[in-house]
Amino acid sequence: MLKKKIIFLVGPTAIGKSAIAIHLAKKIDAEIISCDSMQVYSLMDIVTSQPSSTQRKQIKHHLLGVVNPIREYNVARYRKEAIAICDKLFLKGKIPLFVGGSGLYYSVIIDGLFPAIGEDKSIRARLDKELSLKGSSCLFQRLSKVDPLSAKKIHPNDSRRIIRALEVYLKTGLPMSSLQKNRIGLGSEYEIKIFALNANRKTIYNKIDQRVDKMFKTGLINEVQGLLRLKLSKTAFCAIGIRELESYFKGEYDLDEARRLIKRNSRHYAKRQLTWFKKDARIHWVNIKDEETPGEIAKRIWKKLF
RNA sequence: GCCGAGAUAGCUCAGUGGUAGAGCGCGGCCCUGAAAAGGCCGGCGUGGGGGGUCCGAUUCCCUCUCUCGGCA
Repeated sequence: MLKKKIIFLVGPTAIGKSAIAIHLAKKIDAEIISCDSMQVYSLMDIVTSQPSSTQRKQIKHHLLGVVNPIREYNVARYRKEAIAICDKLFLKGKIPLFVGGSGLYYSVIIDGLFPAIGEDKSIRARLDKELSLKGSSCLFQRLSKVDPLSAKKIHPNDSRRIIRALEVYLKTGLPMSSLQKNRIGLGSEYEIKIFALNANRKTIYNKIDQRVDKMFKTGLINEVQGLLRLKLSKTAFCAIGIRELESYFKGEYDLDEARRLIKRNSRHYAKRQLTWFKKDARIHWVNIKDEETPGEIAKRIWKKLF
């Protein structure tokens, strides 16, 4: 029996995924499921560069602007919601086209998430306190005793991951490393095609600069000012642009500096995204040329689909 | 034109008679419930050009070029 197809279009920030995705979706009768940890939030259209309303009218988009930014969001929720949408699309006879740049999010769809517990606020608060009192090496030693395999993988300075691994152990009594072996994703059930866009580093960085300038022109400052009046969740607050403008509002530096930092942090982000994608051997790379239009690129991808 | 200061990494600069560092930038990497987050690694260099002293010069001397101050 022929497996059903799921398509992923990933790539670094600002490279032009959204426009290409719409051309592609039209050709194959797909609907788009956003694969972006920040575009799920509402009220953050400009700072997260969500597809425009005209774009969204052309093709149905899912998981865009659906979470209030005062709420936390995470991979587990994303996985659950995205898979539910996927199932619905298959019933309608549509192809799911995942589009976005969050490496962990797409991998969790394809490869699955190990069955574990979510965040436990009280355990974390306790571990956080221990971290600030005794430092990460103390936590790391504890982890080495209860879960040596995880300790081997996690760097002693990476307190975030040490805490998570300890949290899993304290809550389940099992080392996280053994739970992680249990992972089932959609990859076994469906035919998965992953396309990653890439271009010269310089081209990507130019696109980032242009996008950031455009964000400022279209009302970034007002949007972020409004967001800062809310009590943003720790996850929503992480969107590039918020921290940088908050410091500007506090008078720590001028607007040019804020703009420079937003550009720089976006460059670093794009680099990390590419590192993530590069190690995924399943990816079909699509190197885009400077003069190519979104329609032409979509056509190239389409040809590789069958 | 004269006087002074300087010319070292992509940028701003430190330092030394035994071929060089720091911050930022940049490059590479890791990643399972915060992932646009978090963490790790890497100096990426004809030391302005040319001569001299010295076993040895980026460092000392001479000269040229350029830059920045000050005086005209």
